Amino acid sequence: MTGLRERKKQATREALQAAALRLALERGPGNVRVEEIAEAAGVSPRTYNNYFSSREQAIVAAVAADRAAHLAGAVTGRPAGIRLGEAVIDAVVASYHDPEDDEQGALLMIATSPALRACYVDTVTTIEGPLAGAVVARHPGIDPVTARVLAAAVGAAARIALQQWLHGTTTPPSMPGFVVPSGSLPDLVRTALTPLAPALDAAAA
Amino acid sequence: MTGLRERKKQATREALQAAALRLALERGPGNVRVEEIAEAAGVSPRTYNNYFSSREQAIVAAVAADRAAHLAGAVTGRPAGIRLGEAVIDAVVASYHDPEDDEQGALLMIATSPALRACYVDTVTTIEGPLAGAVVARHPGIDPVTARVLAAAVGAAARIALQQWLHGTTTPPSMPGFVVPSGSLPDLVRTALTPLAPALDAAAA
DNA sequence: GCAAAATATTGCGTGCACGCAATTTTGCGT
DNA sequence: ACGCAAAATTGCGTGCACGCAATATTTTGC
Repeated sequence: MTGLRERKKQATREALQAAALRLALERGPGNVRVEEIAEAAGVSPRTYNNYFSSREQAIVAAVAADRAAHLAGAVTGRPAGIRLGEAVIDAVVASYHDPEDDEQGALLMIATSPALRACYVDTVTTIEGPLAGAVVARHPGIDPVTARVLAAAVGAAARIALQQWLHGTTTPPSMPGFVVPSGSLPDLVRTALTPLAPALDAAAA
Repeated sequence: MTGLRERKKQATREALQAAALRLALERGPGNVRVEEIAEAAGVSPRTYNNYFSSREQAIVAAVAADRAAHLAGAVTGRPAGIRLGEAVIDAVVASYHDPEDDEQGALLMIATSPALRACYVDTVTTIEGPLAGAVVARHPGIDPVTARVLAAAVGAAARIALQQWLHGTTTPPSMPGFVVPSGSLPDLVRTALTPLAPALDAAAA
């Protein structure tokens, strides 16, 4: 039974997320004060921090939750015959390849603003849970902690790909003279995830 | 050529780290104001934030840097014959098993305080660089981005192990009734890293 | 229905992070 | 030794995160 209490909480949470995202998109992420987000959602500024622990978190939360559900569905939706590594990698790459409606603009803004990027990297942890769940759904015999580890590794690899994409040219420490022109983000994601395929396939046995 | 300028900067940085760690250990991490750390290091509070972007960062930085160097050395120091997965996993497990002087107390404090834990997780990224360097040192033929991805995956797995250790009992979402008594941290780290061994070994070929 | 327990919201005070501009310190050429 | 340019330090103002206690609201037991 979903009481009125929980529904109201969810409603204000979504109102805050929506207001934060809208204001950030139309004014730029640096020109939005929490006071304004709270006012747009009809709550006090203090209440905002009962739901989100930073100014950026509300902006990022909506996108992250959306992507988590989408990714988990994509993993479970792959044909059962293919290998786990292929299924996971294809799902993640597809999630970065999809236009996915308006989400495109939001992702660009997040990638552009350093503060939003940092916050997004933190909240990528949220995706690990659903992803691990999808993995065990495909292979019930797998150990839950193994699934969590693999999900975390996938998230970390995606972060590296994002760094590569933003950096443009990669100059690894003590590896001078290496300049790699950054391609499209989905390609970078696939390249970054490929080294993890053996671990994913091995865990599925 | 190391000018006086850079040496002085490094000196104040280390002074801030040392002061922060000492004060946190003797008073508890919550009872230290940045004003006191700055005063102990002989700089203004504003200057503190020119070196560290949060109150906890100075406390964690010393430990993290120490561990980064130690871990990289441990990886390169393993005998050349054994597999990459074994070398990396043993090195990481050993780094968590070593008493390592006074570092023990600092690690316990970091694990206990939620704020310090979060900051530590953020700075684990620092270790990825040296670890990736050590990996390419062992296997020069490996792709630098692959090395970075593997290092990031190792860091993520270590984070999962730390979560398991702190949680005590693991109750994965939608997996009710599962209670796993948490063993020693090194054992948990080894368990968490083991699923990544195939990826490490495959990359070395 | 109603009182009481449980929970959410709000205001307030404190400490923190950081942009900006002024000031001091350092490095280098002459 | 001197002076100038580059860079580090500092003070200040603003917005933010959060503990705490008071208040308002929903749920529960009767």
